[in-house]
Amino acid sequence: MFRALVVEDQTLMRLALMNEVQASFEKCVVLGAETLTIATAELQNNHFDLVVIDPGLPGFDPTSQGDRVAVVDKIIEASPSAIHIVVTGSDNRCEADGFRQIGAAAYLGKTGLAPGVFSDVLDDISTKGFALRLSRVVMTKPDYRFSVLTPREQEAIDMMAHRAPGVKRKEIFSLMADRLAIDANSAEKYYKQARAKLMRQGHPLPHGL
Amino acid sequence: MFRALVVEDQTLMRLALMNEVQASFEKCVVLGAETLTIATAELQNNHFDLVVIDPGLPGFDPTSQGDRVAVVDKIIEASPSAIHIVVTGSDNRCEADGFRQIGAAAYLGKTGLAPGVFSDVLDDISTKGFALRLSRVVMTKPDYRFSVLTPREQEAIDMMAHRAPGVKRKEIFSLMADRLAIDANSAEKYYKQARAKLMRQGHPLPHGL
DNA sequence: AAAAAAAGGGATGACACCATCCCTTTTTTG
DNA sequence: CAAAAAAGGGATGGTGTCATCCCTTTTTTT
Repeated sequence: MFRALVVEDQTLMRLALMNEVQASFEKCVVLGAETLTIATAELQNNHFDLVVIDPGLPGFDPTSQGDRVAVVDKIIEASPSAIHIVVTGSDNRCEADGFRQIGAAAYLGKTGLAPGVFSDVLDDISTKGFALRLSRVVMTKPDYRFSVLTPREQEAIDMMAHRAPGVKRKEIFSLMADRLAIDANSAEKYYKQARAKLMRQGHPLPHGL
Repeated sequence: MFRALVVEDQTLMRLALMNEVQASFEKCVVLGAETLTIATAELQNNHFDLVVIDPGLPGFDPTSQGDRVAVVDKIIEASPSAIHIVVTGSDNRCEADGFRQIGAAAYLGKTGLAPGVFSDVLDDISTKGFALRLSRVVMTKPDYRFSVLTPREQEAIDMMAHRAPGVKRKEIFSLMADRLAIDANSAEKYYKQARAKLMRQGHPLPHGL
């Protein structure tokens, strides 16, 4: 059984990261720790295959480079056989190099760290040995979330709203079909159903229909 | 239709906050903006009932108090009729007072901001006019997440694992029943089913069974 | 010893979502 | 104009979770 540990003080972010880990492994157990104290206690008693670390933990100065390195270093030494991924809001290439030298397998900025990226990072680690994803702004339009839509329908609207100009809807349906491992016709159906729901309720549709 | 906007650059956090907003309102539309540029564009063209803001946005100095206030102030002025909630990782009481003076209805620290807290905050706002939740460490044990469990089963394990010493299981079942608006017998069933699943797969159970 | 709590399971219907295949009409594009 | 794309809908079976009610046996309290 694959075992992972996520060390992050911000609850919503910790849960989101735990979700990402779960989405990347068929069957697994993921533990979440809010503090370094809890994390080290777990690392002493159990084995882990993967540890995700945000160095900005309570009790440490987030602006002190020494504190940040100390946190990561302590965790790496307590779980030498695990893969270690550093996730931070205030990322920079210099710090990435530092963490790489002490044994981290990946360094990720929180901005732009979207659902699904985590799996790609794990692929990069197993092929190239190290993964680097610095924060970068990617959105040009807002994301829409409608409570009346099912996840599939929401996904369909999402992808269509982010369609590049000139791209045909058919192409989006194919892309969606690939990503969700379903038929393109089904993808088209979800989009149409979602659109119909929104129209029926008089919603101002996101630009691009 | 209730309309909300979440302004936060960290994607996973933005999605989590959008989820929280959705969970607090039966039917609603929630928009997510990664940058102040996107946010202001939306605020100009549409009406919003609720705006959630993280002042630490790309293009601004997160350590500069002036920048942080400028971001929030610009958004509040662009949507004077909306409720404004400030969410930040680096929270302190002083900044909370400052944001309150310029019109924010709530100030929340990200640490300790767990699923469900958002609803409580909204209640506080409508009754007391202002809500303050500074970051604080609350966990003493790690959270466990098992991919084999359904959400209900996971919830049951979660609550039972965090049972205070001396508290009877029956009491936890009642509490769970209240929180999920189900029968206590059903809550008990979920727990037993979850426990059985984990045992069957030879999982080391979280302390407290 | 009696009573309560806990452990362990079986069976059930309701319901939402997933995924598919089918159909017609209108609009846009080549 | 002809062909492709898009819009709009109806019907279908499968599946997983939710929520409930029922049962027995073992352990712990009182």
